[in-house]
Amino acid sequence: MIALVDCNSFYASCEQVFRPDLWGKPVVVLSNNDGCVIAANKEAKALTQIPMFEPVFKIKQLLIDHDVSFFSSNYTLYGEMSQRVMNTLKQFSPQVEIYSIDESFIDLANMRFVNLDAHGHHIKNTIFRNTGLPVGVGIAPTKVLAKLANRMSKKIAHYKHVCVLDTPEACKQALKDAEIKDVWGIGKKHCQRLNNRGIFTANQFAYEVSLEWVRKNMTVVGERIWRELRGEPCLSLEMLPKAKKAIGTAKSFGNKLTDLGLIEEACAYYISEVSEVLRKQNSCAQFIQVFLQTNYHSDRDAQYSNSITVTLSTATNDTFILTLEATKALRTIYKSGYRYKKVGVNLSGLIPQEFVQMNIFDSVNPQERSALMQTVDKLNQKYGKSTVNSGLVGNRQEKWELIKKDRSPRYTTQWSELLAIDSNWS
DNA sequence: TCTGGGGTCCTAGGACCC
DNA sequence: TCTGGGGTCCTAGGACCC
Repeated sequence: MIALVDCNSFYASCEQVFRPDLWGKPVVVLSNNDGCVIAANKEAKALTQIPMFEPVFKIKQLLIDHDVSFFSSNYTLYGEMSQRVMNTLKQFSPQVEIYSIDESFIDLANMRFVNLDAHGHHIKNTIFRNTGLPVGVGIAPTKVLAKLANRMSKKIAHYKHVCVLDTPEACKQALKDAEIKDVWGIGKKHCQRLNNRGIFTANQFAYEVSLEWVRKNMTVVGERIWRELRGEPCLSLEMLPKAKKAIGTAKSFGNKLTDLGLIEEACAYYISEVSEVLRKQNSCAQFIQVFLQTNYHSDRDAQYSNSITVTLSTATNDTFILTLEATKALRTIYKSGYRYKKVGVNLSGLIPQEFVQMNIFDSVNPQERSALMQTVDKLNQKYGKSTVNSGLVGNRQEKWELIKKDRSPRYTTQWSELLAIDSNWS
């Protein structure tokens, strides 16, 4: 059996943990740039029927009318809270797959004589005691069924956030009750295609659609879902996080930009961020992609977007080399006269640092540069992000940085911020 | 005026090799 | 007139996830 443990409205719950005054009240968390709603707790969902990903400007009044508290996203806080949850989970099984920031699969094999329902409640209660975060637990023979069980644990009140599907009958009933769109791995497109064929429930999908059709129309990915719904495990637990194959970042500017200089500074900053991640996994990148775009939602602005990929003569994770290359690339695609909304960088062709093929024409000493980067990383870790950075990043961040007007303090990592808000602690 | 960001996996088709 | 067979690698595009 496999358990899926998933935090309820994770980002909103993280905000509430440190704000007892908001317990039981509606809370939503906004995306980067405060653009749209990305998390809402159950009180907020119930009160306002806020659809997720709704642009904030469309529902601002609704939020105010219902006295909904809203927060800019605070990923430093959510990342730290996530670690606390995952550490607690590791007490329950050595086999934990951290699937995302707020959910994990855990292996419950060899627990034949344990009451799984009681065990699920024990997990749920321990996490709440240790972190203050509410979770749902779904237990079933396959990952796809565990996902379904988890969903039911939250939706159907009498489960009290723990749902176990441990008999063929229980699985069958769950499939009959589940809409096809609620199955993990079935997105909008496949859902529409299945609906068109008269398939509306998970049970119909698993028992009325032929494997041939699934294979032909939904590839092997669909086949795995189909089999897993029938109780045949196809997806194993991935305990070791895989090295990333690409690392990128792209964020909207706080305000639209026309000036190449400012865009270059934002681009240089993003490069410093992604190359730090690259060094953390001891990889080097062979390719850099840079892209630039205007606001495609606007029908007033002239539209332009472009991207370019450059191949490096030697794979590297050196911030300074990557920044120079990215800047050069950016200059080739930039065209004046447009109001740009976003610049992005993507490092790919990632290879382990020790496999890098040196280039006979390279002028930098790789050992010296690697030592330099290690020092930069250490300084930034000790004294805060971007304490030391390339001069190309400049010092005009407020001109392009994204907007996070309503970010909560970094309660768990920044003591100074915590002290500053002691008024919340009555 | 204001609309997120970071990923993965799979397939088909083209280019190329011997 | 008749024009093979077995591969690999790369890319773009589609679909999905949180």
